[in-house]
Amino acid sequence: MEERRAEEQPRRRSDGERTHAAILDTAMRLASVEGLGSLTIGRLAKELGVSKSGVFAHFRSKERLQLETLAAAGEVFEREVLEPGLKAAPGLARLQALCEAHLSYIQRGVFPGGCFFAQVLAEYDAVSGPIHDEVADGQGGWFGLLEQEARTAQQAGELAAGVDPVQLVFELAAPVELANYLSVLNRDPRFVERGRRAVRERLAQAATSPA
Amino acid sequence: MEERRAEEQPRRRSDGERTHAAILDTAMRLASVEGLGSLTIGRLAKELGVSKSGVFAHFRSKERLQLETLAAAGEVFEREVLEPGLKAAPGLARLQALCEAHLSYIQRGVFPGGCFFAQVLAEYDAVSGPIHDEVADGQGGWFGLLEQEARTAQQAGELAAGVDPVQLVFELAAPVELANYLSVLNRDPRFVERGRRAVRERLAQAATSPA
DNA sequence: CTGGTTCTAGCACGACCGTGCGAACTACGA
DNA sequence: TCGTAGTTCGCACGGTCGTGCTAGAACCAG
Repeated sequence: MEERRAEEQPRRRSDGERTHAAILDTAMRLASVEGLGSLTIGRLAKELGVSKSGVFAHFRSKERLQLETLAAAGEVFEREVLEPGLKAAPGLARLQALCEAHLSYIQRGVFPGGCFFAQVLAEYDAVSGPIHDEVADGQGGWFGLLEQEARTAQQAGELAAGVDPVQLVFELAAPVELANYLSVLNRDPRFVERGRRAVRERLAQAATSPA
Repeated sequence: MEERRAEEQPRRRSDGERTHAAILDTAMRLASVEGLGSLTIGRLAKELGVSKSGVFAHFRSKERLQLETLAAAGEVFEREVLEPGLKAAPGLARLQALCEAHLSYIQRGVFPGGCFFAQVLAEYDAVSGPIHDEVADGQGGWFGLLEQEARTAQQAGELAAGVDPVQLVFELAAPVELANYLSVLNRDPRFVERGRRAVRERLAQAATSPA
């Protein structure tokens, strides 16, 4: 069972690995719309045109399927939000770029049900268990990253000294979150634009030398 | 079957009506935690110590149970948020009071899973059907009310002329929404306080003569 | 006491759930 | 060529789901 592969190269993927990835891909799409709790092995099997056992064998329990789906969505978030956002220079520019990357990822419809984590967060915020904990960790990490950039910006004199970085991040994340929910609910991307405007103005207000 | 009651007075409730209300009460609590889709007739029956048929007979379909639960939660929202908020004078005071009533209702834990509508909104934002439509209506009505107060405030000169009422409401509702999700996720009421602070500062900034 | 309405329980149904097991098929190293 | 490991399938299980039907209990009007 332990990893006995010496070579981590782009190595040819076996059939099993390709199927595994395909299952997770479908699972992410489904869960972003209907929730991680509504994920069903039979449903996934039908969607993929394979047998229920064929799906089940890859995870050996429903909970593992859910956890792996969550992890796979985390990788998408890293690729679609973190990676582009982190290209900006540390400090204010990066803080803004991360918010914009988040908004763009919502607007592009990377997941058909909007931000995967917003969906799962709302679903599991009041339900304790490993999924709740994983989501809380991810959320904490994301906010922590933003806060760190805010502090960097403040130390660089890009943000006014009186600004509380934690509160600022809260106030930046709030319109992004709401933009996600409302744009999906009303199938109207203009809500993303409202979120973008709110972020821009909040940052301008917190910045020194408000242009 | 048609309503043949002449007297709509506080009339003594029959056993059936009391049971009906008790079911909806439990359903609201359950759904605020686990979601409206996870509501289960058998689960409700167990929770209430009655038979499955005893629950089912009151609604005759699961969808009606869900819709009635949603309506019952709407009444709670009216009683716990709208009613106290509307006591304030129209305009800026009422806008602020409505936000504060919303925050207070979250903080008091009126529903064990946080704001019922935040939960159901996230659950059904991407799923079309009558529940989605009902939730979208309710959300639109709530924002509409806030926007109306914002316009009243602006006409009364309480808000700066340059403020866009729709955008302002978006920026007020966002921290409230995020406060709900994060306070439940982290079981930490300090997030409600962050939301309160965000609302207060945003209103102060939009108001004329910023004290 | 009687008869009707209202409410709840019991039971059965088909469907789908998560999970386990063994058989078939595939691919590849010896 | 054979054997072994990896992958998928068919099938079965106990359980819960939503939904009907029927019988009885509780209540109330006459």
